[in-house]
Amino acid sequence: MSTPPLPRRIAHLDMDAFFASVELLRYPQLKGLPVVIGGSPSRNDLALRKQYGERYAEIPVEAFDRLSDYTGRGVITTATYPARTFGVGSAMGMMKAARLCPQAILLPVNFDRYRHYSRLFKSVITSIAPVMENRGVDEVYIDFTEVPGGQEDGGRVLAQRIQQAIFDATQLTCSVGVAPNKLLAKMASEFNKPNGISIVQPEDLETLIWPLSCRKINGIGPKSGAKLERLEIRTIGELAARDRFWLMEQFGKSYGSWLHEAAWGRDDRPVETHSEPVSMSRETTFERDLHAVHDKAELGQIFTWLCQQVAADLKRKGYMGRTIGIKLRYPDFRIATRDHSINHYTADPREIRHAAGQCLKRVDLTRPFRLLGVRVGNLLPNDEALHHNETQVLSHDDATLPLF
DNA sequence: TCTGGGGTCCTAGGACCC
DNA sequence: TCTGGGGTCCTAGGACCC
Repeated sequence: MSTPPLPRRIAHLDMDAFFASVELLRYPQLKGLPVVIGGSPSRNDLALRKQYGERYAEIPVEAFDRLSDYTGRGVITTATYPARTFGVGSAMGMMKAARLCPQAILLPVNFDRYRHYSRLFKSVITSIAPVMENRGVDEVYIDFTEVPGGQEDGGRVLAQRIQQAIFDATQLTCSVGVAPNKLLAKMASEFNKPNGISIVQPEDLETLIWPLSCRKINGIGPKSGAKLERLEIRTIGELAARDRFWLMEQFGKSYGSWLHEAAWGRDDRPVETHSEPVSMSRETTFERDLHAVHDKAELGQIFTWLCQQVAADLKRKGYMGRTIGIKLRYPDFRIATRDHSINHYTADPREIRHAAGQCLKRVDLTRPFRLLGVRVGNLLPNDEALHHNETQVLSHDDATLPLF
């Protein structure tokens, strides 16, 4: 005797203003104020660190940097809700944000701290609901289907339990959406921010989803959004009303039929608990545009450093790769990439630099550029990579360095 | 108002092999 | 001499996401 399968209940959990909230844990004096996170430590940050050490809560509000003090090319990664009321939001250039809210307090990013809290809240989740998919540092999908409480009140009971457990462990709040699939859960988690829960059932499609802008669908970005608008499709309901084959003509077979499925709230992607990295990269935007000839020495140092960083990342995480590539961004924001595959796996900084250097020779270096990046792709875990290297017959033209 | 850094996936043409 | 498809890998660019 088998019982009928339970209806799928998928949650999307999103930490509220994650980076900023983590900072407020140690700077409680900034609660309720407009605060933005972005950039690297300033001279003032370093001075405060020196003066106050670990006594973060004692730093007077007046001593922090203001957004109006910033002069670089950075963007905002997170803004507290008070800052958002000024129109400041993540991914906004800091110079623009400074005009909107010059008095906002500016804190540098602290990835190590965010990673620590990320691990913490995720381990709380998996101790309650084991089937969890990572979507970056501050959000996850969770399969509620088989978890006790996961079907109660559409998933609200379990969502509340998880929210409470995360708060008890971290003092951080999150927003949760529970729906029949990932696509709808992702939209649902936006409905009730911050510290909210929202439940979407299949029959809510027309009332809750169709009135929303197409841009609310995860996978419709600025380009597709603009194209849809040109076709006079603004809401998800308007998208759902269009013929699937017409959409396929406009957007291509694959993306067009996906658009149609998404508008109808259909998505059968599973919650994936494991994933292997495909590539690792390091890139940096210079303080000013640099030129290959005029700024040769500076660029050489940056280039070497990027290669060393990627190599260190690979080694730390236990991976090797066999496709090495570079990326340039020109002042007009156009991007050029070049890559080259070799016949063995490597995580060696000199070998990466050599191969990346060959790639650099194939790109336009007559114009200045603002960003340089180095990437290693086609990754394998160390043991598999080494096994491949031992069994692979070397062909003469692929090796970028003599082996001996 | 000029736009970070780290990723994934898709497309499309060409090489090359069967 | 001219003409096939299918499959896979490589490369460059682009859209999108957090």
